[in-house]
Amino acid sequence: MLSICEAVGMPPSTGLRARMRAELTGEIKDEARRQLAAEGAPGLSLRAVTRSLGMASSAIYRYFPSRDDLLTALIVDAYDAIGAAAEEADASCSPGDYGGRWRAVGLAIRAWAVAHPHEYALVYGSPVPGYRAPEDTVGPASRVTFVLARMVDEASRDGALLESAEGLGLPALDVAVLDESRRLADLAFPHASDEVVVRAVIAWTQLFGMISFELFGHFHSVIEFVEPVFERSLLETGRMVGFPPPRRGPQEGGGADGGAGRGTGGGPGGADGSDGRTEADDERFYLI
Amino acid sequence: MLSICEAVGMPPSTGLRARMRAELTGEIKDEARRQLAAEGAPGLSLRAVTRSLGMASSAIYRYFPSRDDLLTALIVDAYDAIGAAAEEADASCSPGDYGGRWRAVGLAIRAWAVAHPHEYALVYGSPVPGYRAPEDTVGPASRVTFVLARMVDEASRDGALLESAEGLGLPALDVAVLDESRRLADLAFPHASDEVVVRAVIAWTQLFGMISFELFGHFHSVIEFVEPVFERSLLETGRMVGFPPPRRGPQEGGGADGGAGRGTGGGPGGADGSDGRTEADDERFYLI
DNA sequence: CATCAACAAGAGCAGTGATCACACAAAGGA
DNA sequence: TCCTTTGTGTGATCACTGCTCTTGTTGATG
Repeated sequence: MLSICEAVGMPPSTGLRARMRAELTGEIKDEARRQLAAEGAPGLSLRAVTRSLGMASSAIYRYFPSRDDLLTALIVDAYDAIGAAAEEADASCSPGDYGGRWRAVGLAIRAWAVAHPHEYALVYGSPVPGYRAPEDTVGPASRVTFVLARMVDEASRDGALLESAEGLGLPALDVAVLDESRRLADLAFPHASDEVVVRAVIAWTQLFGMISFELFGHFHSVIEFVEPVFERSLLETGRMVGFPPPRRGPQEGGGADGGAGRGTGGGPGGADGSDGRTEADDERFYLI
Repeated sequence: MLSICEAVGMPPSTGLRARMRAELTGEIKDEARRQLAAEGAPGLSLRAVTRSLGMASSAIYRYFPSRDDLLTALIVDAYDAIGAAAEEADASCSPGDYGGRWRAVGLAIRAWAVAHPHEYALVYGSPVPGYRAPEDTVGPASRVTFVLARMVDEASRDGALLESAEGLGLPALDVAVLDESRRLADLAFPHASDEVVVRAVIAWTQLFGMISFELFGHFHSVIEFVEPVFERSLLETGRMVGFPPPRRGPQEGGGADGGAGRGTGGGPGGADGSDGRTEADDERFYLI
């Protein structure tokens, strides 16, 4: 019964038919992404997508067996885009400038999130119940994480981390925490100490926690212009991890949008330092 | 046309009819909460709720004008429950033990979130597009936030904050950051310094960022037992804010579930220190 | 008692995800 | 070249959703 190119395994890829298929698949994803940006994930309708593409409603199931599969594809793309933005920002820095790299990558991730709020929400917001994340997502998902982890590990390896606050009144790590940090060290931090691994996790969760709070509206009537506060928090968490402060240089924005595929989200208010979000964005993707 | 008790303003409240109304409203919310816990927010169906309650599908609109209104009610309840859990945990501590209070409140918030993952996601996950948060939510929403802010401010007022890491290589606050921290200080931190306000925001976002990462599956294959790491992060962020370390005492759990209404989410694995989440929970509310 | 508002019920509308049988065209071996 | 296989587009159809409208009933209040 099921075949569809050996169950979505794609045929030899060459051939007129395969080209059409790849193209249409891309068009479907593009249109879906457009609707995602306009209405959010719950408002993404397969029928609306096919309607926009001028095809029968049942035709889309030849390309995506279910709505969840379409969402999965969008999730994978979003993860990849965030990862690419982070990697590009990291690469644009002097490798030894760990503080600058942390700052640049953090700013790039936030810039991408602000430019693509619904895709960010799709990935870092509440998971869709009943939808079990397939293995396809874990690879792209770890891309950003790995950029951050590598940064910490390289700094550890080079002895560039300031062991500033260590032993400043805090007790030694609990044995249960040690278990986790050891396992994590084997996974991505071969050179970092246990304390540094734990602090990296803290900085990591703070980074995304702050972005989520901003995009999900929890700063409503708390913080008006998030960017400067966000940048300050990068400084503070960077120091907590032990990074030396960013070197002064021609940074300013640290890779900005990252340029991962789609643009910065529209001209108005783009890089004037205000916030990146337009009024219209606020109108639709708002605050809880 | 529209009346429904002066547009859901409720009548004199007494009277047999009003009692029935209040009771049915509660039953609807309970059943909705049950479905929310089982299927998540997108799976919450008004028709299914009425079906479970043995009433006509159209009857529910007498109580909640739309699906969004039902969700709003659940959101308000969730905010209140989190706020109550945090307040209770805070109250159970010695007022001068700021480190202990920070720890207890953080643990209580996480315990509530782990026990009610879907309600947490409803409130701290991606907002529902097209749904504009009504003013009803901002009051309950600020309840938890205020518990945390008050803690920081009282510690500042009492001079209990260790100015440990201040000036440790970080430049002075940017003027844009100062604007925000000043506005925030007027709002909730009358006694705290600008640096402390900013660090409180960082600790706040880290707290919820870590909980969200845990519940939304971003620790999958990264951290197995989150609780000890979470507790360590409370220690670390507490020190960043300047809290003195928690006093040793009969704490252990720091208010635990908070007891805000519904129970801890089921017996198995409740308080054995493992994690609080059952296998069944993981099966349905999972990882992205 | 009479009146009016709140209520419950059912039919119905437009929309959704998903499945099916059917017709057609490309691909590839005989 | 024919002919089979396979992927593709179509329309009908199902079960379901949120929501509205109309109809009839019942409680509260003058």
